[in-house]
Amino acid sequence: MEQRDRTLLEAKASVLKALGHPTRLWLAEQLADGEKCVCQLAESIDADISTVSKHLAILRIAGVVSVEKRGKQVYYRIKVPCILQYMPCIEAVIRAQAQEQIACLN
Amino acid sequence: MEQRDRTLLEAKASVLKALGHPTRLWLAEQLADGEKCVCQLAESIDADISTVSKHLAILRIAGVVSVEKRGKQVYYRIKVPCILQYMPCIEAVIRAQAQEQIACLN
DNA sequence: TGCACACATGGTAGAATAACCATATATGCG
DNA sequence: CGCATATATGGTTATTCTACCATGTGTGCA
Repeated sequence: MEQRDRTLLEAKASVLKALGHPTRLWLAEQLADGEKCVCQLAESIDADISTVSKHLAILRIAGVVSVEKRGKQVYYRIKVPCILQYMPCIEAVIRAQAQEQIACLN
Repeated sequence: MEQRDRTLLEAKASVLKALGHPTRLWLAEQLADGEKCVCQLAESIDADISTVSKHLAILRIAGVVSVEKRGKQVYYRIKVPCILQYMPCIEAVIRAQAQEQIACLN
């Protein structure tokens, strides 16, 4: 494989990896309908604010979200909204897997 | 968050996580145009066959690929093809990120 | 039956991850 | 200025991941 392809591959994997954590996926989904500040995100989740902040940093570095500081708050938003359109397909994968496991029991 | 939602969230994250590794993403892409056996996949990559086999097992457990044994070979194929349709969007994330980083240098 | 091939699985060491706590930084208000 | 609020960052520890090697299992052929 060429270096160029390998670099692109790693970049794509890192985006998927960033979304491949329950908390980060939840954060991304929370931002689906508009920007939110860290405090809004943190209050509805049972985790330390520093943990939420670090997860958001990972999403930011991966390019999934963008940041804007306004006053005391830092607002995050989805940068490329199409990634959320991916979820129905992901759910289809889960359904297919569940059906297969049920079939194994018969 | 309800338990049901949390379970679904974790399931979705695990699918994305499975794809969030360069080797596994490459394997999935190799299967885009039809099934391949482990030997075909392993010969074009610089990794131990056991490593490839374990990555394929992770993809299988996540529900991304399905398996069929025929003779001595084991053939893998993409189970829910839509998962590969989102790569252009993932690439868009990468481009947006790259452009932003260039802009930071100005 | 025995051997070679194709995979899978167990074991292990090193790297990466993730959660928390503590602390630093920046902002607005009194 | 001094203080409270909002985030980010550094440190630490436990867990998880990943790659390799070694070995086990199943299949077809001589």
